[in-house]
Amino acid sequence: MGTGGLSLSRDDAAQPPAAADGVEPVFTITDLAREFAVTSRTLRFYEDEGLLHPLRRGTTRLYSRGDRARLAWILRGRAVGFSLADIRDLLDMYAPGKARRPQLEAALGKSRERISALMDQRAAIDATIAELEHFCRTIEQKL
Amino acid sequence: MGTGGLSLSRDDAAQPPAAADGVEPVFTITDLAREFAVTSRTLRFYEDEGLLHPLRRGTTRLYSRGDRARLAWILRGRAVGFSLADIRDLLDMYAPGKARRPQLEAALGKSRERISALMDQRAAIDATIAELEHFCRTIEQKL
DNA sequence: AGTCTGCTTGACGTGAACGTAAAGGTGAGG
DNA sequence: CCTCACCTTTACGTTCACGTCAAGCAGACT
Repeated sequence: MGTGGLSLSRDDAAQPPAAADGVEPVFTITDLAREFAVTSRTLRFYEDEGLLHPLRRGTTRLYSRGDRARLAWILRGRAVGFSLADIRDLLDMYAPGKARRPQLEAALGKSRERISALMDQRAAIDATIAELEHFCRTIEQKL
Repeated sequence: MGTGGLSLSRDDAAQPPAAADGVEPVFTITDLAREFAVTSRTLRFYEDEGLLHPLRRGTTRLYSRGDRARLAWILRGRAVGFSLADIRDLLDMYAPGKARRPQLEAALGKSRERISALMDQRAAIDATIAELEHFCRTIEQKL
């Protein structure tokens, strides 16, 4: 009994479950919150905003590997400055394989816009890094 | 009279003044707002927050070249995700040449932290670009 | 003199992204 | 049975970065 059941007792759920015997690992909200250094409030908020859709056992949320990967995507999107609405749109584009042609073309256009904006942003970052490094060298010389 | 005086009539002030005869060019708030595609409200807000300190003629703000360069810096900082408080701190570091040693060392530390955070951010951007490009290629194949 | 345009200072409103109680359900352990 | 730790929803509060009137002054054109 100790190893197989999806017990979700505190001892089991505290660490990301090790998936004994090929069972899909399942994460609690606090598992993911700790792993990604966000609060559980944030995860519930993302669900309200349609970014995550974990399963439920009763009222308790159960996050799959897919949810975990999705969360990683969300947080990286956030890190590059996307709004949550942006992220939801991008995730929606990724997901369904809606093979209707105009949909695909729209997705292609939006993606390319994003890419070019990100390249501009990277240029701004490079310039800022360069200036800060120059500033550092100036200080180092004064010491 | 037509060419030399710093008249600031509408016709003169509408375009960034051409600085006839080595006179420092001066910009009005709408000059800079238009040039950088922000609102005048934004410029006043940045002044309230201590990011800009334009001169005054009466109550009217007069922006110098230095103010213009400073604004460019602010907006690039904003573009890379800095908060206005972050930007103010960085500008304060740059400015005075306060050659007290502990100040310099603190500035050096903060700068290096910023640099490393920016490099992380750039890595996130590169990864996102790569994924979006892959996504684009996938779509293109379906067409 | 009157009007127009642009600049000024408050002061309140807004959207995004959560924070922070409040109030309650649920299962494991003593 | 009771407590404890963790989960839930509901709902109001907060910070940031401005937007949006409101009311008024100041110089230029008619």
